[in-house]
Amino acid sequence: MDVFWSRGYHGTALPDLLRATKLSRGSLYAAFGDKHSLFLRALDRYIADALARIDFEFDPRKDPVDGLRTHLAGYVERTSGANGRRGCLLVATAMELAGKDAEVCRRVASFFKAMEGRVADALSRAKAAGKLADGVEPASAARILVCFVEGLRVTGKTAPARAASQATADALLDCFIR
Amino acid sequence: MDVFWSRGYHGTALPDLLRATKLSRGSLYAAFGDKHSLFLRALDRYIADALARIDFEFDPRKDPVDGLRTHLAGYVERTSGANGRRGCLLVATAMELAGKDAEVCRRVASFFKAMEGRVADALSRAKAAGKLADGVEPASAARILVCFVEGLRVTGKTAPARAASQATADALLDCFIR
DNA sequence: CTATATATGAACCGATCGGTCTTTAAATGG
DNA sequence: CCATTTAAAGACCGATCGGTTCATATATAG
Repeated sequence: MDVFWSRGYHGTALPDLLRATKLSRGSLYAAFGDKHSLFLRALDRYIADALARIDFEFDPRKDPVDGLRTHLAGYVERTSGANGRRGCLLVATAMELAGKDAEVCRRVASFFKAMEGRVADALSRAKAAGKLADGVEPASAARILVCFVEGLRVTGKTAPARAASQATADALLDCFIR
Repeated sequence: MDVFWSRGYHGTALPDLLRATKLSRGSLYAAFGDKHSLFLRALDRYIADALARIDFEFDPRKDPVDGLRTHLAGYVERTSGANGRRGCLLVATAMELAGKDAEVCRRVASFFKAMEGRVADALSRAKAAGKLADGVEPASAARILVCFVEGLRVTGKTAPARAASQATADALLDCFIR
């Protein structure tokens, strides 16, 4: 997964994968089939990890507003400095392959939908607790937040300062939180 | 430019470029040097086009709020349906190369900076005209808007419906406009 | 200890990569 | 009309691509 993460699909050559998996060429093909299948596996794992993290952040037993703050702080951390430069396998894959590869597109779309749903849930709970500003629609705000954090991943490739990104994220959340 | 746009840097092979430029192999190398140089040229043109469009949208003689609406509507148009699936050369390049290629990173970073500056200017003018909601900082809101539209380019790769993206953009702008 | 199944590394495959170079055709100047 | 320059076409280069095959070790079962 790491090697696709840092080099992209086309940018990753078989030798890179052999080095990363410590497998021989034959064994790798026996275990995973071709490069594309292995890539889909890596992408699936990346998505599962991301959703698990989100589920943890938005655990219904915790304060949804705290969850949103943690969620955004995590993205800020991952999109600033050296972490930002490393980028995001999902966003890179979306840009590189989603337009041409149906299998990839399905996964990317379902991830964004799942993520948006979880953020909307958290916002709904915040709204029920009276913590949202007037007139804020959870579904709409969730779409905004998802676009925003994915945009962070893009601008993060230029390794911006953590503090600036954090302030920006705070300012956006302040639009929604009472 | 178009061929890099739709296939990415690694995904574009010399024959693709020859077909697109209607040049022979020799002539292409005589004219542009190597593939990387040609790519930088294409990226520069893409950036120049984007900045020219932004300058037009945010023309100081026009209403800055109208400019912001037009700006966002343009991004909505370019990130929904088939247009969205096509993607954005700049964002794709940022994800594919900005982390490893200093020349590319410079260009990407300076584009984001320039774009953010122009959006901030428009917001400042809107603020001076009393059209911004209370407490909205132009610089901060500009960063939010840039991240948001770049995030639209990412989610746009799954070809979402125009109406949904437009509603989301409207909702975000409503956070800032009085 | 021997026979068999398993897994490994490396040779090998045709195709294609980015890049060069030579040959041929076209255009230009006298 | 010929000579010279310019540019186009494509053969060609070594390297590397993703993928397969095979010969050889290693381990396991009897």
